[in-house]
Amino acid sequence: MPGTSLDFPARLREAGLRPTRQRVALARLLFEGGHRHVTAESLHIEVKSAQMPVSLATVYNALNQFRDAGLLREVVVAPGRSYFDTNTGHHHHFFVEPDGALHDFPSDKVTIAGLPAPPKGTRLSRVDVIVRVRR
Amino acid sequence: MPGTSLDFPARLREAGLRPTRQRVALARLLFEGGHRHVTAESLHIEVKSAQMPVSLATVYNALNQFRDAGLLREVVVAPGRSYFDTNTGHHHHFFVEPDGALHDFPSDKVTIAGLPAPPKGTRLSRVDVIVRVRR
DNA sequence: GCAGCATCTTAGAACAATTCTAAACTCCTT
DNA sequence: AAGGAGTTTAGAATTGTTCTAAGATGCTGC
Ligand SMILES: [Mn+2]
Ligand SMILES: [Mn+2]
Ligand SMILES: [Zn+2]
Ligand SMILES: [Zn+2]
Repeated sequence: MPGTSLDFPARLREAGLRPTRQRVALARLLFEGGHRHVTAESLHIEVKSAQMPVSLATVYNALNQFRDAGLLREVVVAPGRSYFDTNTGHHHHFFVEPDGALHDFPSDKVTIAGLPAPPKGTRLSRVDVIVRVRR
Repeated sequence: MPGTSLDFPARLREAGLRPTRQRVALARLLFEGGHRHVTAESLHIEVKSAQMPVSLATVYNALNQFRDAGLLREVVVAPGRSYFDTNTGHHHHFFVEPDGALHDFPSDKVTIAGLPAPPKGTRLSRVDVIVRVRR
């Protein structure tokens, strides 16, 4: 299982990022449990309430760098709020409208047939399915 | 064809909105041609360069009211930017990544099979499919 | 081990998108 | 026409995010 080790300094180095104290702390919070969906704000609160305080700017920097390195993926579901997803595999999302909660579901049971060809001069990059639900 | 009349004051009244000069001007720009995807900013520029200047706050108010009244739908594709869509029927979107262009495609040829049941205590609200493409 | 240097973190300012405030105005009813 | 609720507006405020530039820190080569 590549990319699943708990040696966070090593994983960061492999991603081309220096394993600083702050990045290691954030990586631990993000990757040592199951998959998660976080916002910069929620992760900042979380890391503050742990031993290691990290500035909000660093949380934003790290999330953007982790995403650029392929360790995270960004999910856009609501205006004015970015979610970062530790599950980088193929999957889709339930979005619970009032509270803003995101739930994964695997894409391998979902069949999307009949998609039209991409517009002239463009290549397919990703298909996002967001199932919006309400209470 | 209901909702397709060019009598904008009447359509606004039917939606429970007073047909003010500003709202009528915006409705004209939005609904008298084919379907459109606008941002508040783009619509504001457009209405300014026409005869009738409308403040940006009013553009935001009108877009939100039109959406709440079901005349528009809001599409979230990119962080920090809301698109408003005059096509309120069932359809999905191509999103061209670098330039931010949105293209409709009808949902009636697309089959989505195998969607899991909504999480406990929630009802399905809408399924959004965003096909991200790049040049 | 330590110097040297690039990289990184940080507080705070800046920015971009959107909403709020409250005073002036306008549509509608009478 | 007058009255009043609803609307518009400029500008301030708020929110989410990025930038700046000064100090701190991790790495490499000695
Ligand atoms: Mn970003
Ligand atoms: Mn809104
Ligand atoms: Zn996910
Ligand atoms: Zn559309």
